[in-house]
Amino acid sequence: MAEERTTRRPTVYDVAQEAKVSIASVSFAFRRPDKLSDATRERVLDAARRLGYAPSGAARGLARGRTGILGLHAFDLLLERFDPSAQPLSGMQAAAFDSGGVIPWEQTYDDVLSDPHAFPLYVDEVQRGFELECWALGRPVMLSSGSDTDVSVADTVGRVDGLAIFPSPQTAPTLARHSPSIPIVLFSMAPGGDHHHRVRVDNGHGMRALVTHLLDAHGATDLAFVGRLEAEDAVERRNAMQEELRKRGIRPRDAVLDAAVRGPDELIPQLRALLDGGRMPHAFVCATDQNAFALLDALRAEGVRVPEDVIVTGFDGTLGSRLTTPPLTTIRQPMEAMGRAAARILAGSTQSSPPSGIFDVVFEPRLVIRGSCGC
Amino acid sequence: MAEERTTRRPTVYDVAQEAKVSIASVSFAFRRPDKLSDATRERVLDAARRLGYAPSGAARGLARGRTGILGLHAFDLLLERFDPSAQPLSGMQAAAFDSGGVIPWEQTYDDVLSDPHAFPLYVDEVQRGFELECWALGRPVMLSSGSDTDVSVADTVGRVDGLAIFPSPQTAPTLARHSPSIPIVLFSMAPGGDHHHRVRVDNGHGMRALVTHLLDAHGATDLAFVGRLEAEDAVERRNAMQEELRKRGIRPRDAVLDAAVRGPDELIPQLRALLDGGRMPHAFVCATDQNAFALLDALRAEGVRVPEDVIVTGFDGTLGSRLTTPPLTTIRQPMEAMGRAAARILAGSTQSSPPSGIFDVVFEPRLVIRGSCGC
DNA sequence: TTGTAGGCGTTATCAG
DNA sequence: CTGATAACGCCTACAA
Repeated sequence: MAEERTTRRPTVYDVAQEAKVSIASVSFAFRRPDKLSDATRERVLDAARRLGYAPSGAARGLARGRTGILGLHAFDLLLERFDPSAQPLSGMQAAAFDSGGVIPWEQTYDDVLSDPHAFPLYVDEVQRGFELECWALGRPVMLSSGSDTDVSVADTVGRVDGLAIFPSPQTAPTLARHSPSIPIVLFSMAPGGDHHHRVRVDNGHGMRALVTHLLDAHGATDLAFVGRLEAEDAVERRNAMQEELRKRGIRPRDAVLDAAVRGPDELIPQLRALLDGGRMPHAFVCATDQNAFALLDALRAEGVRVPEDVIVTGFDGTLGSRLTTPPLTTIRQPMEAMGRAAARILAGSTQSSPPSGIFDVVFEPRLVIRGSCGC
Repeated sequence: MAEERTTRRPTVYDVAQEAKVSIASVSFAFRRPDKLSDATRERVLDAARRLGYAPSGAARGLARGRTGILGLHAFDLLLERFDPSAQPLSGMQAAAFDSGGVIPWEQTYDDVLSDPHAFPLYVDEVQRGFELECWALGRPVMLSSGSDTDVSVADTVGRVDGLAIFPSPQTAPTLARHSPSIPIVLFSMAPGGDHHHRVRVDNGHGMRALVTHLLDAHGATDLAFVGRLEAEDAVERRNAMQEELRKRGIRPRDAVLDAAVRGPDELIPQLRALLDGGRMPHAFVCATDQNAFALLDALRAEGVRVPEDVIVTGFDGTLGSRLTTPPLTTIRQPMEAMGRAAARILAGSTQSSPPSGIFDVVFEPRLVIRGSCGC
């Protein structure tokens, strides 16, 4: 075993010594190849290869004043969609993990976790767009998560040249402090008084198209909104729905079915109340596809048929919305394009940073008609 | 407009001045809260908040000797699955991107890009497991990509404490140089003479289960393998297939249908040759789900019915394999668990770094029987 | 409990 | 074209 776990990484000094040049030449060999004679450059690169030298990103970042990395931050909030009890590896590590044996299928909990209604979701598709664009731009991406406390956010801010965020409602003020030092993009936030960039969809546009379809094609006038009105998006969508109904001379319901993202449990009692009171609407208009998934489960549990007894619609157009029975009529956001747009904005404002104003990129969503509305 | 794009980020010095303490106290306020009086700590934290201070990850990384980040690297190879001509934003930026208008749906090319056969793929599900585990561990993730040239890899190595990789065949030697300085995990690579960690599945196990099913339940003895034998995985799977057939006294075909990941085009001529020669097998056993997707398309184009005329099977068990018509009989890898395992290994070897030997974690895959085999 | 000073590995600015 | 040398921002003994 000629192995020696050096642990210590080789540095420019090691390479310089090995190649018998100064450390400046080593640096040049990588960053300014043209400012070096072919001979020395080759000698340096060769020495570097021999030693397994990898330039320290930290040191470079320090010296240059920027890391070159673009960040995407998700708040714990968004992670709640995962069942915390499903920790596939917590029990596993004790087992064959160390011993070199084969880990049996049962210990992977794979059956439990593979669920198209849990992945890929809205955020996943946006994230993918962000990654693809960063790859195209040749920039590494840093994914981080944490609470929206100052320290957690600051920690992320300190590592990247620009940051895209799925914001929680309380987030904006915390972020505002960092806005002068690095560019920040907020996904799906209505315009505000801050100086952040924004990438979002025209919720009103999408909702109007949906309501119009429900009214004109299905004669559905009594629409019930399903969602949690904490998120700005949900509020915008609901308001647009009400507004369009009023414009058609219809007085909208005030009540909203409150639904978090977790499952059908919280919806069932609310559903029963409607059923018992003979107050079932013509259609349930959900704030998100996930809300619709939960609602479909709840309706099935209560023996209500979709779309025969009631219409259900979603919002987002995630992959999962194609896989429900019946497939979901929904409003699709161009998620990948949104992620790409965010990456573009950040990469642009960072490069030589022409402040060039604040971006507010608004995409047009699209009504996708499937079976759940009766079409 | 009281705005001032300082551009310069506040540092410990700024905070120290603002709070009227030394820079050490500022550092302590964040890293060693206990070594400071409550009063000063509050004062410092307050000043930091006021200034929008974010500790520089680069500086900290330099001082500490490690960045705290775990990396996941994908080679360009893997990106080829995306159609390079589909650059949704390349044309878009000129348009409403800057002007503040709404970007029309057509310009997002969303219809073209939303394809469950392109996302999420095998790598995407593994990546997700990696991310989830890193989040659970409170560690940021760095995603990078690039060719397998020394410089590209070194660049990534220099930014992380540990690196997980989907390796291309030529990769191992390049990586070997860095193995002494940081822990490296290879996905889906057969054991080799290097010192990398490995996370993989038991390909033989899976393939034996599949061949057994095809023989016993469907009497299919003439199996044709479909895939590209460049990837180690594909070779292992094919060998296992041949071996199992021989064990049953059946002489396997030598010929392999060569298939890259792109589409049905390259398969159609090979298919025609079989059809014309009357050499159609009982079943096509594909090296990956993606190969199977392409093959299904090719068969459809040629008017061959599945499973009536011929059986088709996949390997991986991606989400897309549920969505084909007919749904694909395939062998599922516990992808999320594999990603999590890699993260665990890296986080573990980095912390206080007990070298503790090299991990070779092997998962058991599972035969998933669906319609494409005639069941 | 708080302040001082040296070092982490690069980059960049100068001389030579 | 090459070689010293001073930042870069933070961490951490060590001193006060």
